[in-house]
Amino acid sequence: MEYSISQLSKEFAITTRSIRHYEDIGLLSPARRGQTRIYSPADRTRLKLILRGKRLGISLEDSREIIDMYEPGKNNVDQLKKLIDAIQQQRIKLNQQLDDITKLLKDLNRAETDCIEALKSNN
Amino acid sequence: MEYSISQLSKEFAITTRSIRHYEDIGLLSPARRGQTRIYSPADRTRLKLILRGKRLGISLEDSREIIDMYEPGKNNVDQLKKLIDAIQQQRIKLNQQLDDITKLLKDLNRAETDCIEALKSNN
DNA sequence: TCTTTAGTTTACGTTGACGTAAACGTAATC
DNA sequence: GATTACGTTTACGTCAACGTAAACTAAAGA
Repeated sequence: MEYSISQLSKEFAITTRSIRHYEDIGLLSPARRGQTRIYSPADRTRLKLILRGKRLGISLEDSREIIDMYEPGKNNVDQLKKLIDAIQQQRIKLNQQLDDITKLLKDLNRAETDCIEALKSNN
Repeated sequence: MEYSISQLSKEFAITTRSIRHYEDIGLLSPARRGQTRIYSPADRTRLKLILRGKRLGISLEDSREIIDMYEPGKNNVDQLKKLIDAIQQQRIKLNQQLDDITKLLKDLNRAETDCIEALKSNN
């Protein structure tokens, strides 16, 4: 299975410019048929991870780090320890986000019931 | 109770420039004593909400919308209905983020155990 | 053969969210 | 009375993440 750049852009509702940009900064490196980019399922997965990161407000630079975590491959001990540390940092940030989200959801619920109340009294 | 700009900048570990920037774009409007800005507890709360939004990757512009949701005040029916719709949109986005986070946390757990395994076999 | 329809590179432009420097006011402290 | 600490405005600079032409190629269909 392989994908063209426009296929991916449609699937994820982003521009081809964005996809090429991710390649420019080294987040993707698709194969080529002549000049044309050919994306593998692995490339597509990387793109999905990038976009998931974006939804969480993670910068492309940080996304690269995180994605690279998934392929430790042939690292030495120091590298691995740094990785574990980076993972811990991410976990802290994500837990903070979880907390923020639950609070925001509560606020939204309150705001909504307030709205509904206001609507009722307007009738 | 009131706060100076530097007090708030220290409490939230941001620059005074940022706080003034939030004012520039109309997210804050503190009182003044002469030229000097005086922040009320309500102002401080708004700032907290802005920063919470930032941690969730919400733009300052969108934050303004969300924060304004909390003070429906004297809205008419159309406004309220628009508000409820906006709240629903936000809820959808937040639930998406929740999903993203749980997935990312799982990935991180996997990556970490992989690291630990790699460390073990290196001994 | 001519024209769409994707694809490409190069490169300047834009937007959001501040950084940073200059130039200044005011109040306390040494 | 000079320095230090904290505040102010104005304004240009910066960085990430693309947007937006322009100018071109290559394949596919009318």
